[in-house]
Amino acid sequence: MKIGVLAQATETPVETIRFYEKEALLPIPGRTESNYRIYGQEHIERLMFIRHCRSLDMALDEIRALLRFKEAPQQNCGGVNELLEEHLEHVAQRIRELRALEKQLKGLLEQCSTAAAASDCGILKELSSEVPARAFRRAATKHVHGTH
Amino acid sequence: MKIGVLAQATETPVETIRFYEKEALLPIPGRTESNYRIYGQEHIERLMFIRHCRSLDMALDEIRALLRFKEAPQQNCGGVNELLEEHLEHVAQRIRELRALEKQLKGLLEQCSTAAAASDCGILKELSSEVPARAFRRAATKHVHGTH
DNA sequence: GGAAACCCTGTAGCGGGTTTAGAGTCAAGC
DNA sequence: GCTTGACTCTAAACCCGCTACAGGGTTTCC
Repeated sequence: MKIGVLAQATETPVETIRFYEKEALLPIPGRTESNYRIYGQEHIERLMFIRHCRSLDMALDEIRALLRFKEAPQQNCGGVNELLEEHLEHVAQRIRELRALEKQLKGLLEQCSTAAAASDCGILKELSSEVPARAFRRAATKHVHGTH
Repeated sequence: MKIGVLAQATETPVETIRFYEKEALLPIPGRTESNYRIYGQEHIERLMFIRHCRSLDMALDEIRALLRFKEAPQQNCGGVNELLEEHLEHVAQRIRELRALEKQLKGLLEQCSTAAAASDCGILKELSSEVPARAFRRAATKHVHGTH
């Protein structure tokens, strides 16, 4: 099957498939005489696995690690469990951070109950004041992204 | 004051200050004869404002908008309110997404109650199965980042 | 045989910085 | 006066996980 078919079968953009190949997440496929990539069933399965992991917001490095576990079937799967637990903790951590953020933003919005002149705006005043102590601790939280 | 002093006063890396200048978030400072940047109190305040906004996970574009509001003090501050409410909704949306993720990851982890051989690992099996329908809808969520 | 749809490679861009390389400046101690 | 070390400068590359081009070649359908 050609790349477009694989793309449809896995709901993955063609460019992303080529990107995964470059990242060594997908094995190098065969080629036709005219240099088109040719895939088989095993590529579908592998790509599905990757996309499933990505849908769970795992980093490509984490997926690489899982793929290694998959390819060493004689090994104990405790590492899989561990990796997933770590990832879960990252997600949980980010949720905690965002909830704290949400609270702060709600507090800020209360400063602006009435639409006054900007020179008197409670929000702008509050934002100009000192940065709260808890700020920037996120820098210490590896591997977990922002809101945007 | 020189850039290192400003950096300490605002707990901001020196490189970040230069980056903000390039992004036109900070006004172009004066220079000494030997070409060192020289800052004043107004720079501290401006940078504090920016860092406070960043600690609330606002995008640089959002901060630029807020700075414009600040600089037009005669104007109504309704826009400030609106911007903040939008940002709050982004945060709330991301929390919802991460909570759904958390649930899925917990479900996966239950597949691996016992550390069996990787060839029998329930987690790997589950991840190899079809990608759930809700996956990748995140692509539609603008302006809200991943977990890593 | 011509147009549309597919495929190829390689490169640049996004955000919000961080890191590195290579050079200049300044103050203190000997 | 000279070295050492801390500070500063610029410019460019790197991070992640794609996405979007540009500029070609191939295949398929009518």
